[in-house]
Amino acid sequence: MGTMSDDLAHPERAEIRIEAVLHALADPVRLHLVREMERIGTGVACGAIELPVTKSTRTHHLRTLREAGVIRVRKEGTSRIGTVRRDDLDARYPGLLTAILSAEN
Amino acid sequence: MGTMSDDLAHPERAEIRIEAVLHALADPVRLHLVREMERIGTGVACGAIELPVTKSTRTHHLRTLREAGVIRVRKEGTSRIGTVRRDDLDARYPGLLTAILSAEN
DNA sequence: ACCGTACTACGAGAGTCGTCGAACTACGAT
DNA sequence: ATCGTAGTTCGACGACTCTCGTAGTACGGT
Repeated sequence: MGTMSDDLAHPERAEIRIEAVLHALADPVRLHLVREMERIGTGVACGAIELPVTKSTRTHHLRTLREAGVIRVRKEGTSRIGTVRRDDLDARYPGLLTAILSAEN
Repeated sequence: MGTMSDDLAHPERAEIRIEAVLHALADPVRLHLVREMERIGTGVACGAIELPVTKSTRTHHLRTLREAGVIRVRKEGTSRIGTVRRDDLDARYPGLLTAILSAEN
C-alpha cells in the first residue's frame, strides 16, 4: 500500500503561465527532452531518451515540464509516457513552440 | 578618471543563444520591461519605465537582457536608451518574440 | 566649482535551482 | 515469492539569482 496519488497533476490549458513555460524551456536538458519528444512523436517512454543526468534529476526535469504545462505524462506499467502538449500551447501561445523547437543553435 | 569601457557589450546576432533568451524573458520584471519597450517603440529611456524594484536591480535586469541579446542599449548623456532587437530576434527565431509579447496573462 | 540626476559596481542576504546518492514504491517476469 | 527494472522521494550540496543598500562614476545645469 502506501499513499500514492495515482494520477499526475497537470495544469489546465487556461492555467498555463508564460513565465513557467519559458523557464521550463530555458534549461538545456529540458529543451533537449522536449525536442526529442517532439521528434519521435506519439508518446515516448521518458526513460528512453538519453540524458547526461541521473534518474532522480530526470524525474525533477520531467516534473518541471509537466507542472509548467509543456508536456503531459501518463503511467503505463512501470514506465511514464510523455507527450508535448502542442495543442494547448499552440492555442495559448501561437507560434511559440514552433519558434523554440526549430531554433537551430 | 577611472577605467570605463565606453561602449556596452552586445552579442552578435549569430551569437544569440535560445536558452539565454528564454531565461531572460522568463523573469516577470524583465518581461514587463521588454513589453513596455516594444509598446512605446522607438528608443525608450530605460529609467522611465516604472518598475517595482530599485535602481541597482533595474541595472541588473537590463544587463541580463542586453547580454542575452534581447535588447540593445546605447548611451545618451547620462541616460540609457533601450530598444528591443526585433530584427535580430525575428531573423534568428521567427515568431518567438511575437508569440511571447502577445501572450496575455 | 558645485550640486543634482542617471546610472554602474560591489558586496551581502535570502531564496531558488540543478545535481547527486540512498532509500523507497510499483510493476512485471521467472 | 523473488528478483530486476522503472520511477519517485528525500535530504544535501554548490551554484546561481533576485534583491537591496552603499559607494562610486559620469554628465549636465546653475
